[in-house]
Amino acid sequence: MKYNFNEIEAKWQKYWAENGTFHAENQSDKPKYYVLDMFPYPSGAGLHVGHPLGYIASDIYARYKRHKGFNVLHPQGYDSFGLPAEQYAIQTGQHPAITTKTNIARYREQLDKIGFSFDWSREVRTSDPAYYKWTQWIFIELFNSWYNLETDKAEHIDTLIAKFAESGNAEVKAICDDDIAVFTSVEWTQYDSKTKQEILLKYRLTYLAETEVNWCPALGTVLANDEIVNGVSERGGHPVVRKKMTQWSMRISAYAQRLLDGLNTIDWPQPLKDSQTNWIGRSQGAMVTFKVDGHDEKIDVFTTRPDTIYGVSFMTLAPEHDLVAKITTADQKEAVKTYRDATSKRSERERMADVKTISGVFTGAYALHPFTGEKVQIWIGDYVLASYGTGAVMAVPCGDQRDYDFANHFGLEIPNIFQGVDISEEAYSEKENSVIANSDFLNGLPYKKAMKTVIYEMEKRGFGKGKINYRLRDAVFSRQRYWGEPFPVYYVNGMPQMIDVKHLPIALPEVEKYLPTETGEPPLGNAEVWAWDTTTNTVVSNDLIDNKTIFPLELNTMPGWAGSSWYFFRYMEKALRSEDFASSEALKYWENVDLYIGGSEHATGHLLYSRFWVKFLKDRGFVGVEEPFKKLINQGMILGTSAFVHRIEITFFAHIWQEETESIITSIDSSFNEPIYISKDKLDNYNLSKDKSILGDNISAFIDDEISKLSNSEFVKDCEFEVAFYPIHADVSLVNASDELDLEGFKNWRADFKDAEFICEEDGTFKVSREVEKMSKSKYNVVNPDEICNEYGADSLRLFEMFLGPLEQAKPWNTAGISGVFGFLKKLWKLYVGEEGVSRVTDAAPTKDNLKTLHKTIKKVEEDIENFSFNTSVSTFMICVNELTAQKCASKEILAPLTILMSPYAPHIAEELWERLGNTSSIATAEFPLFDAKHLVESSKEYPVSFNGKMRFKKELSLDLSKEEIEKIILEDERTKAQLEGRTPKKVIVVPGKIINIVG
RNA sequence: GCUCGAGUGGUGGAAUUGGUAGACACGUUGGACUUAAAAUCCAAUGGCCCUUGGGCCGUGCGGGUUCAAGUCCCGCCUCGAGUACCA
Repeated sequence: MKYNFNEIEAKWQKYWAENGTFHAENQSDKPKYYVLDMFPYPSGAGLHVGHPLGYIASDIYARYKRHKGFNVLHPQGYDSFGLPAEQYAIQTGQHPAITTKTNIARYREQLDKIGFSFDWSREVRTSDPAYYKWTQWIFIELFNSWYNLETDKAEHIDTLIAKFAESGNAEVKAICDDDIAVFTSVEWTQYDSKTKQEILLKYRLTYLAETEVNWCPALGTVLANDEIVNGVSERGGHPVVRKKMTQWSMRISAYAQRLLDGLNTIDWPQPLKDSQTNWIGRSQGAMVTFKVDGHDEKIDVFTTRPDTIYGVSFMTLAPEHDLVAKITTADQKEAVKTYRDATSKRSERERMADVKTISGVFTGAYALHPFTGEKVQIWIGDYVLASYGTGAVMAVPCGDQRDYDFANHFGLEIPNIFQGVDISEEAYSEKENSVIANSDFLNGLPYKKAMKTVIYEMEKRGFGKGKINYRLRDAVFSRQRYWGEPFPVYYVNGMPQMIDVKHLPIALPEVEKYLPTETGEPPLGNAEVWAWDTTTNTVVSNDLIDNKTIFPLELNTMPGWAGSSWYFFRYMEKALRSEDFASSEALKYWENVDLYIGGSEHATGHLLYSRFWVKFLKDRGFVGVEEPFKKLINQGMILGTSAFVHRIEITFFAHIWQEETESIITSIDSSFNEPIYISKDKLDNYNLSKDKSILGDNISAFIDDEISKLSNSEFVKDCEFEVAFYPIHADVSLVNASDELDLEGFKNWRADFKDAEFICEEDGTFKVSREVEKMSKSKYNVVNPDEICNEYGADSLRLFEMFLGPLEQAKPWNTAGISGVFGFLKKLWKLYVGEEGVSRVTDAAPTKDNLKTLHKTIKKVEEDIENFSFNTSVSTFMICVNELTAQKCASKEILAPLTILMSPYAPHIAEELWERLGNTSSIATAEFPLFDAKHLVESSKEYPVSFNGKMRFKKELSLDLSKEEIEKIILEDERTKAQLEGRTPKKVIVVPGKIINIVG
């Protein structure tokens, strides 16, 4: 009987769904294990073969853990708010909720076909109001929290208010805005409500502030730093400019140190930890205050090298720095204004692209050196970033290359404060080996001592102190989009008010258009029913706004990372979801994710924000864990193999007689009446020989024709042509395994190919060239898993994706090898089921060889799964089945455990064979076979015998022999004598059980 | 520029603490079965030399340590990923 995968797979998928085989229980005697995939955004393109790679790996692990006696939670859901659905809505008017629902249905269908052991009863969708109710709730809790540095955690805002009422804010140690005036308890109680709210906003963990944001005009929204790649938007590649807007921000900077420290407690790939470390960017140094000569103003600078303070010869402010306008002298005003205007027009991208050009302007003002009292010039320059530190630097040209270049460019002084170092060519930025000179009390001190001394001295004299600075900025949390979580916020007198938790969720309103309003408000500005009635606690029509009891609601929505920062907790609860984001019992039982699998592209986005929110939730007592994901694995990207057709363009050049002897060359575009495409091998041939006859009769006749037409002119001396080739993406579904293009399909694909001229190979085929690229709709190289499932089955797909190579490695998709794993499954089937469909399996006692093969396999597969080396266990299975087939094994004692071993990888066939072995319940929780080393014990070993390290022959010897006995036997062997050709060996190395090496 | 990671047959990739390089597949070639195809099965398959036997070379390059190096050390080259005026 044939291995009928279609029937088997449908049967077991139905069985699992009907029996709830993979539903996890929140109470169990078994130990818990939580396996999670990064949930997908349900895009319109459907699932491609890259998605399942990680899902298959985590599914294998989840199934394995069930066999090992764990209570496994393995859920799945959708990150269903996002830009593409909204862009589609803008183009078509289709409500994003509808698009999203359709896409999710398609994803689900595709996922079900692959046979994942997901517990779908716990599914989440971030765009579901029942879900985002709790996202809104977390937002409110963040608003109601501040970060207390004394307890080093977030606390309810009430504890802060109590402190204010008792003793004002002078003694409060908090992470907050840095422009807060000191007030007493008496002043606090006398403030009006609005002032109090304004002050509290500066302490809240989410706050409204005027911030300079990354505005993307093309997308009509603000982007977070991690959503910008090389100065353009990650999605769509649109330019990004800086703009001041009032935005919600998240005070993630409060957690910078804990986010850094936590990295030591989790098992994540080093590169991922490194990029978070980098992103947080901790640097230790000092904050130093410089007075401005003739002003009351002061300039604060952050420096990592306070020890070089005597090397300061000027200061540089960012062009945007607030002080610039105040301190610029009259005669420099014009120059400064011009420079500031010019920089503000330059986009961030331009400023980044052009790091070589040194530019800046003197403000005319001077700062006073805090130690020497000397006057130093204050400059502005765009190498100083407004967004880092204080937006100002003390320039030490001898110790910093940028300051050095700047000083050189503008002819500023470069005093040397390093002992025995030549700075005539470049700055000396080495820290560890530096010794300070020309620096008064710091003279002769090495780096570390100088640092300590100078900070001590600054603190004593009151113009500086030791400080740790982080690159990590507070995260902008507002988006000017429709398709995201609405904020549970309304405005009274311009001050934000939280809607009471019991009225959540605040559902997204309906809008006519998904674009910003004519007045530039976000899309929610189009909503007609979007006001909050504080008497009925409902959303009501905007017409009713009276700012007495009915107020306007917030128009921004939350960013994509809001919903994904806590979803892993939501899966823990399925019964009591409406009452809590997850019950405390569920949270206590499941704790956090034991194994998380997903792409490394989320390193500084999702994976950082999730850690932030979890720490916050822990501080406030809502969850019990400090980190969301204990172990994390990045699966490598599956790349697409794009196909290219090459379009030809022919250009003619005429050498023209001009003024008797002089000739110039003019190019003349002359195009063939239809576009021309050339097959790949033809193109290669042409590039080699430059022979136009390769282009075919039509084209070469056209070229000859054109040349003769041009040459007929009396001005033309002679004529040449040049052929250029432009690659164009062709849909990979139109190309077969031999790189041949389906010409008819291609012509019908797009109108401009319809009547094109195609230069084919001699055999009439048209070949494309191939290149490995990221899999993307726009590159027409997306491959869906459905086709493979239909043709070979889900088990083959699962095995094949694992067989491609190590999980973490990026690899191009190439189906060439799929017949190998398919053949293997057929062979496995044949081991159990005979021609007529009758079981081959018997109760015969297994042979020694049978047992050896089985236990070797158990050992290897178990090790492989524990090491996430899934590709090697597929090979192990192949070897096992090859051996058992050769041994003609039919023993149930061997074949039953083998189905369990196979079950994590190829669950459908395993279930089917398991049933055929007479079992009546699912294989899912069958106990994993126990490895017994006794079956692998050998009495002899085929020793490789090497001469000077080169293996020459093998000899079977008993393992009981001693080193000396082995040496004796081997030296007497005929082949040894032949190798030695009469020489006496200098040395004989015998490693029992391993190798014999003869030197000489 | 800096920080990681990786270079092994025609291809994807194996190789435990240094111990038989190329497992397992794909592809290719030859053969069996078949009217034929598919499916299946068998054999060969790193390169070069050679009559069998066998010999020489071989894990990006150049050195080194060792009885023995894909694996360890030093110096390069190439590719990939991340990051970048961070004071």
